[in-house]
Amino acid sequence: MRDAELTRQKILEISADEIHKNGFIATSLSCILERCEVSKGALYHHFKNKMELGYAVFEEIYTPMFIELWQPAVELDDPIEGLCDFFTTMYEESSCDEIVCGCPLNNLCQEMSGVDEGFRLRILNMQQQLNQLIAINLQRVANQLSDDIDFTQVAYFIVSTFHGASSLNKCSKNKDLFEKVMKELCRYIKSLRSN
Amino acid sequence: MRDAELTRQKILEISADEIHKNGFIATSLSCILERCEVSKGALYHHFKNKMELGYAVFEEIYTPMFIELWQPAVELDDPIEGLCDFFTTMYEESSCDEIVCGCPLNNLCQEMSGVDEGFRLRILNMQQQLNQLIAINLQRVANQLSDDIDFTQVAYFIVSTFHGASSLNKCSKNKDLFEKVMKELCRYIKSLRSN
DNA sequence: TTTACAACCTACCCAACGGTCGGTTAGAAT
DNA sequence: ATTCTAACCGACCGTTGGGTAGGTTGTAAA
Repeated sequence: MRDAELTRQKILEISADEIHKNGFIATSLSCILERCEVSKGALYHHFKNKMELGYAVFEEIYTPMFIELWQPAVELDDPIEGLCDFFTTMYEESSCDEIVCGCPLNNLCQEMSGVDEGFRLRILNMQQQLNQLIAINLQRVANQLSDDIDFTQVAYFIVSTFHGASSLNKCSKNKDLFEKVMKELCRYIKSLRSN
Repeated sequence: MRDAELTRQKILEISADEIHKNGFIATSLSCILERCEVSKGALYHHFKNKMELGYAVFEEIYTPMFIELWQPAVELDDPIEGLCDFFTTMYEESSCDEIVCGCPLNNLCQEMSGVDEGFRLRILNMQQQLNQLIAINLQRVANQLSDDIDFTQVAYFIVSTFHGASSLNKCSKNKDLFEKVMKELCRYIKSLRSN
């Protein structure tokens, strides 16, 4: 057989890229087809429709990408330093174009939550996973932190700020404002320490 | 004459509402026309095209709405308290539907910044106005705050968090997570005080 | 009363979209 | 060698979008 799995994977990866750049709705199948050098028939052989393609991209590309991105930062011995380094690296080493595209999770959350329930639930699930990841690892070092910390609350706060910053960056189109917010976020995170 | 200004205003207001609910691109003119009980000819008499209608909505509806929303909170004698009350009121008194629609500025920032330069610049301008509004009023009470505060940085941080929270709220579809983030935001804002 | 023009209406246009369907082809199984 | 089916092709469809053009109507001014 012609390698079906490879075709499927190619479609997924290019779709992920296009969706990241243009959003889900604005991404046209014909554009994906062109980049993949694959016919519409092939695409519809592998995916029931555009929505199912979107779900597959979310589950098979974005979700693991996300875990891989955040987990190492937060599972270090010192998650406080880990997160700060993570955010600092983000604005220091990411290209402007990358940052301008924003965080795929935040993008889809913004675009699709109100439109499609399937997307909404998948996104919510990812948000909660991410939140747990952060909350649990902060709790792990609770003895170093102030007493009155609500870990879940703090975790949502951190992610919200990060997403807000990535949104802000879209209209500023340069890293300066993003950097400012990330710096203040680090200041905040470090202030969680008790001393 | 049939009241042209009234027609124009009606189109603007209903468009603002639709754009708030569906985003700019997903908002169809035919839907606006139906709700306005106005013909396509009338709309195109008042606005050159969809984009110009969008700009007009942003400038004539969203911008003043925004200023009116934030200014009172921040121009109180105590802007720290003002902001906290503002955020608290937001999750206590807004209906769930309202919150789910998100902040129009953040929505458009997310959706249109990468697509249309005209929108991007208008949004950026509004972001900067909002930032100045907050930064200046924090600076006004600088003597009550810690010494090492970068007011612009803090202002962007606050707005980013707020926008991130309103985004988070879209996929959660209930106020709980939004409330968490707002509470932590208040905690943060109050921590800017020197003692 | 006539004129003139802003205000408005309606039928139409074209492009792009997601999706379908009948057909073809590669290649594993028998 | 034959058969069978997953994999793939591409022309076509209906719908909807923004936008246009040519005609009609209301009303203030002359």
